Amino acid sequence: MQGKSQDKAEKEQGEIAAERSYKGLNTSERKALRRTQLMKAGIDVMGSKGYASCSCKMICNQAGLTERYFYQSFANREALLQTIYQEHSERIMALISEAVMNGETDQLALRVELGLRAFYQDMRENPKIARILYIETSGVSPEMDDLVASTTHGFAIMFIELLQHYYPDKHLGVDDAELVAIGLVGGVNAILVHWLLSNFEMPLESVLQSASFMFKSVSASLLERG
Amino acid sequence: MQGKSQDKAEKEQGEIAAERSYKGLNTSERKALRRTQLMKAGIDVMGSKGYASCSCKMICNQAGLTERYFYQSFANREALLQTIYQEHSERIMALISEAVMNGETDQLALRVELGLRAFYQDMRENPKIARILYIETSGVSPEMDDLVASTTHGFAIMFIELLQHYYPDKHLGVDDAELVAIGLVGGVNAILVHWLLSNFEMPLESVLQSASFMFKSVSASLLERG
DNA sequence: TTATTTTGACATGAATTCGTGTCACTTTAC
DNA sequence: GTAAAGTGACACGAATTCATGTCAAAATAA
Repeated sequence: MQGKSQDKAEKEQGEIAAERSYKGLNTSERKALRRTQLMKAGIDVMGSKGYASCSCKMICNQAGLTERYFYQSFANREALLQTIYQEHSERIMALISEAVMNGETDQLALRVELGLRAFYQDMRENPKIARILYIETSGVSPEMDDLVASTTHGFAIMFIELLQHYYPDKHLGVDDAELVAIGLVGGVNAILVHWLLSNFEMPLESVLQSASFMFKSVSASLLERG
Repeated sequence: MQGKSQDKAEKEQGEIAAERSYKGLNTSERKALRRTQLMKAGIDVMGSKGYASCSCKMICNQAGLTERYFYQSFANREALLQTIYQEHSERIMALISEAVMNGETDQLALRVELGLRAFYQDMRENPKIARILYIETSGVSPEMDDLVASTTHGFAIMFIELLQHYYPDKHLGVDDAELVAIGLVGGVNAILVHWLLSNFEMPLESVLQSASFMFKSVSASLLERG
């Protein structure tokens, strides 16, 4: 009895965790797997029912796990939303970045179009993620609002840097180009939301044409007088 | 006893409502007054705590009324949000429309700027309304999403009609000008949200310059080849 | 096999929200 | 003054959610 509770205490202090495999996976692998399952289930549920009207329980059921494991991986429902938001925002940014970089063209406009195409294509393939990122995330909490704002800002910066990379000598024809870029990113998102809520009724090419049109016009004006 | 319950039954069937004044107001005036108080309180509470984390009770307390009266005027919390959204969207649209109409200039760009100025000024004066319209309303419910989408669409149409009014002969240089306009409106909103979340740190003129820059660039391109 | 860890199903309790209902009090009409 | 209508404070139950806890069964190491 003495020895038993001593063992327990040691384990709780946890210098050396009792790495024991279960169904072929060790502790950290299992934990990571469950986390992945929860993320996937979170996207499924939040992306269809909506964040506001889903509970941890629903997500756990979808994941085939219990609430105990939910709170082992995430502090609460909002933490899961944040994680999903961050992970996929970064993924999308990388996606766009890659598409822009790999474009074999000198024209800025064509590169922008490649980036936008990559974006809209991915969003059509992953409508639940699109909904979470661009509809469900607004008005959740001040922290979430800040995260969304800084992410939007990140995309805006990306565009500005692209401009400056291609036209390093031009100085942009407006006081606050960053604010204009934030507007552009907001415009791209608004078009996406419209497309999404109409169940992707219009062809990708129409959406793409409109969004790149906006970008091209503004870019041209930005560089005009530089 | 018999007579009493018969009277009651008559009143419940309610052919002739017992219009009795109270504190100098008749039934419908009182009801309207309470509705107004609830709207005001709704804007106060939803615009500061946020829609997601406020209850009917909070709104009633703020209004100095009881829940009984809340449900007399609104089916539920969301109905109040919808009413506020609709009323102020219409007010803002009228505001912009008037500013554009009253502009004493031939230049489209200047008229657009007048409209945007009226918009951003009003939003700075009413930050709680701004927050409700452009942050809190997203992801509440499918109905609300549709309302937001159709309102955004309405603003886009307004812009297109303005263009066509000033340049009736030009045909716009893009297949789906409406979609571009939706993007522009989204851009204006995104700039507002950025401004709002930074507590209106930047001067109005900066915000205005960026937003009108976007409009001017795109309008010019739209009309270019027409 | 046996002891222990890990798991899943379920219980729990505090908290909150919704929408309705009760009841004493105030204001009005007569 | 009196009876009726209107009001506000509060209670109420049903429902839900969150986050944690319990416990027997399954899987594993020895």
